[in-house]
Amino acid sequence: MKDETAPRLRVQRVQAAYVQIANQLREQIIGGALATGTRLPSEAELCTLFGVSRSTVREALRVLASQQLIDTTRGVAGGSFVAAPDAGTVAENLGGTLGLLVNANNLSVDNLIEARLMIEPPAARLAAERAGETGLASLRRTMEETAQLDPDTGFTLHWDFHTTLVSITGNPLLQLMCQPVNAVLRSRLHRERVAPHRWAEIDADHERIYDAVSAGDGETAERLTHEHLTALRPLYERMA
Amino acid sequence: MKDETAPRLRVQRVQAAYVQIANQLREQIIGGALATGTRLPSEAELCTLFGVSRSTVREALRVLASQQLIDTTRGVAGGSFVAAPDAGTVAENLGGTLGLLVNANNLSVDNLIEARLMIEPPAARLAAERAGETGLASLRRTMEETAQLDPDTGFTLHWDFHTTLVSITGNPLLQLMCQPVNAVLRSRLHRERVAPHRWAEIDADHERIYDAVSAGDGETAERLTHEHLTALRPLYERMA
DNA sequence: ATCGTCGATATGTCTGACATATTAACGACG
DNA sequence: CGTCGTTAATATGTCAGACATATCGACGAT
Repeated sequence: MKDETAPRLRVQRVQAAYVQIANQLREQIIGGALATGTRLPSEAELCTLFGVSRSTVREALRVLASQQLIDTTRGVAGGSFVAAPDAGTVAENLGGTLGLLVNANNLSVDNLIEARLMIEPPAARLAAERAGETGLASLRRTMEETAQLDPDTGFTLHWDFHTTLVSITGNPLLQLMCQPVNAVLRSRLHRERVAPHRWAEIDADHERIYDAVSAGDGETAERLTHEHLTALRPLYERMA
Repeated sequence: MKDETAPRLRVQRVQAAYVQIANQLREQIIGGALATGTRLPSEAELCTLFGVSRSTVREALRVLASQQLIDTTRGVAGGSFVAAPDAGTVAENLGGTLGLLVNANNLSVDNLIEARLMIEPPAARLAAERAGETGLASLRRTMEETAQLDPDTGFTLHWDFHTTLVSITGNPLLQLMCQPVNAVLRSRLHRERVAPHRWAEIDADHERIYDAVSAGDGETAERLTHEHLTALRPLYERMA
């Protein structure tokens, strides 16, 4: 019997006050009206500004804080400050959310792999074209560390190669996209099921990619990365 | 002079109660202990469960709600329900965050354009290979609507073409990546500065891309999309 | 059987108070 | 004169209780 009530028009339902306040403040922040680091008015001031109680203001602030838009500290010099988000924390958050999407079956591991296969190879090409001394050094370091450590500890370090490779592009957005995807995939890979000799192959692949990058050969770096990821694909696919 | 205060050790600072509560509940939700759709205890019950006041519980709930982990409704049948996060809302949030990163100069418009240029063309190829009747229809619709409306209203619709194109790939993750990037770019494009004849060119480009997609010609779709985005590039680059 | 009303229950908001963290200013002491 | 505790001011964090309001099931009148 919702046919009577639901379908007609969308009534202009009044939103909760804290939602409206959060939206207004967010608009100011995102729109650039408030530079990063700027201090918002104190909770008491916001109360009088918006004409609401402190509870309402605080709930609005919690919303913004959990979206990384503000940082709140206590004390006399405290308050809510427009956050200076860095790509790293954003990437972490995004990773958690992606994991949730996968859990809810709104996103499949295949989707992740496909996107990875689409982005990382071109990123490797860019990295090869732009790699400087320091970038190459840190990339080499990830391989050396991986080689030294035992497979168990070195496990998570294998991903550092990919993360570092993408960071060499100098484009934080690419990092922002690759890192969460890799984080989810890493958590979805049961390492016990990976035969030991696989790790040697992976290391060899990394080595060849590194060579291409350090030689500035973008074409080869892209191709090798694509092959590498394709070879890795079967390690994930059996999962739901 | 932070050398004195900062570097020593990370003290085990007691977190605010609402943060702890939010974390515990989040763990339950993400860990799968609470299936999507499940109803959390009422605020009053959570108060007694955690031994805190309602304000504290509510602030924790606001945190979770703004992370799309729960949906809250009023009334006798209301409460907080574990949400089924969808890629769309995640993309919206991400768009806001990206805008902030750009404001903070941790991300440049060039970075956005580069990533877009890297992802959308291959996505167009995928779309061409996978497009079905309904997908093609909705893609055609975005073009028709754009043509009918005056430039002002049609302004935002131009982006719908790209959004729809990516959605045809059937990979929500690609949508999740492209949509926020396009949202930020859209807000950073001053339409007054775009000469009117540009819109005609853009429409023509879209038309050709559509033809390639509907013909299932992924190769051409990818190339045309790349050219299209490259042609668009100058419209953004003059901005800080 | 249908429609309107009422009541139960949940979230939304307000008020006012106290707790606590943080820092700046001050003053005592070496 | 500089250094180190102490204090006071101010901001957020938490609590308690109350009332407002949305929502829906159930009851009752028509």
